[in-house]
Amino acid sequence: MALRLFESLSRELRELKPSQPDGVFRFYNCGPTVYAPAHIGNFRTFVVNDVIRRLLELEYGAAKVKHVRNLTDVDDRTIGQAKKEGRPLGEITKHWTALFHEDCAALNCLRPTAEPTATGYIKEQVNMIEVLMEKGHAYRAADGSVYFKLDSFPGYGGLSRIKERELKVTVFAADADHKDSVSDFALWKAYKPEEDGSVKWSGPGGVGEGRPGWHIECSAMSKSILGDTIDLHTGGVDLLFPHHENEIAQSQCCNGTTFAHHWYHSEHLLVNGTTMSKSKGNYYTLRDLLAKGYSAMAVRYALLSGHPRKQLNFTLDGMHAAESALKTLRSFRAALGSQGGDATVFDPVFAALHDDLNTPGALGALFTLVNRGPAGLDAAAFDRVLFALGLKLDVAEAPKADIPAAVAALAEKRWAAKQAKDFAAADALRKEIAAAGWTMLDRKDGYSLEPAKKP
RNA sequence: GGCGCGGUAGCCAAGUGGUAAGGCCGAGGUCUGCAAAACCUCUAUGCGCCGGUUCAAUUCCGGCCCGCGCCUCCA
Repeated sequence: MALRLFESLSRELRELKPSQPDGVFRFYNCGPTVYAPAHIGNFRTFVVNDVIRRLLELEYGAAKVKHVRNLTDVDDRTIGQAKKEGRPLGEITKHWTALFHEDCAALNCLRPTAEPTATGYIKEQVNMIEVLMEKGHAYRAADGSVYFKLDSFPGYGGLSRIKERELKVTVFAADADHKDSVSDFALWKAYKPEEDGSVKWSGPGGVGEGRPGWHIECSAMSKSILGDTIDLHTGGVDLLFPHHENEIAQSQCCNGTTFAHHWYHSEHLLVNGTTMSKSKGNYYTLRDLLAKGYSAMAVRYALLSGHPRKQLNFTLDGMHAAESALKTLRSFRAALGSQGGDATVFDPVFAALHDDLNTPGALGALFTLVNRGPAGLDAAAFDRVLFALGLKLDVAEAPKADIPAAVAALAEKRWAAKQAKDFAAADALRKEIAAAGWTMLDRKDGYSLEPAKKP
């Protein structure tokens, strides 16, 4: 079943398939900048990309999918954060990288097959800049920075249709500094001691010390690991311009060939009807939601509950809905056991996923099956669906917080009262436990305590 | 100003030229000392508004209203 995905350059649905004879699918996904916690808006993109990865693996086999997701560990923001905290850059980026990995694992995202860092590929970036300079696509400015010469690439703007736009020139006219043209973007930023501290590398030939500009890293890492031409390049819509536009310019001018056959962009996650972003400070992190008693799997589910190419407004109601839906899937999966059966009934679920990654449609199709009951359904096929969506049902629903001794004591008393059939006392104790923020769940042979959901 | 996306039940959200998937919430029921869980049943004559095309439009076309994003920090 072919996987069709919207393609941002041609603006049409196109089939995803390896373009090279080795049958390897080359997939580059722009990763996070590690200077602060990634918020769930960031994770929407990574979760969506994880589903793409999973579908590709099901289609071509895990060994045939090369999935690269970079870490931006040197740029204005990472350097700024290091300076603000008075700590070495590497310490900051290491810290946030570790937390990013934790969150990815909690959200059940497969590890990329390679996860290069910008600082690990300085030489490759410098090499590309040198080639661009030799070919006349880049120039050294008076201050020692190197800029890409936009005029030299006639194809510029194809992705973002920048040429069709009337630019608000006033915004960046002041930023012209040393550039030939205001639209030229930096490939190499000259070292500025007061801003960069100890962060510097030796630059391209004939250029002084400094650090790479933001855009060149992805071009260089993609080229080094996947080659000059890749099959799929993805990221959030906000990267479409200028980041991806610039990547195309750099890579194609340097390599003289098509950079990516397929571009795909996932839409923003909104909160209260507006974009979730670090600069606005209006974001949730995974940690925030775990602290409220929600499970990471429910976060993943919530992120998949809207079409990836449509803005999705994130709400706690949505989290609640996700948690409940997962509960249904969990108990359904348990009812399935290891029975064999009809696997083809799940075709509509995959059909939805293969049709431009329609995750809400797939979830709808899944529940349509669930509502018919487990009779005759193939458990392994059900698990394949869950694998594709990356939903793990066997994980603990919520982190088991430590139960305060006082609450535990109340629970013991209530259980005793119940055994003694003193139901009035038992009910009163249930209320006390609830007031303490806990919910007591009775079973035939005992009970358990769970933290009550916080609003 | 330019470019783009969207407006479907209380909330979220698919979808189709032929009469509205699914999730949540809610209601009723089975079960249960209570609560929870589990399971069953019900819940949009309607798809922003106004026109047009059509045998038939939520689905196509035009206009309008509203919301959001992007236009060099951004997943």
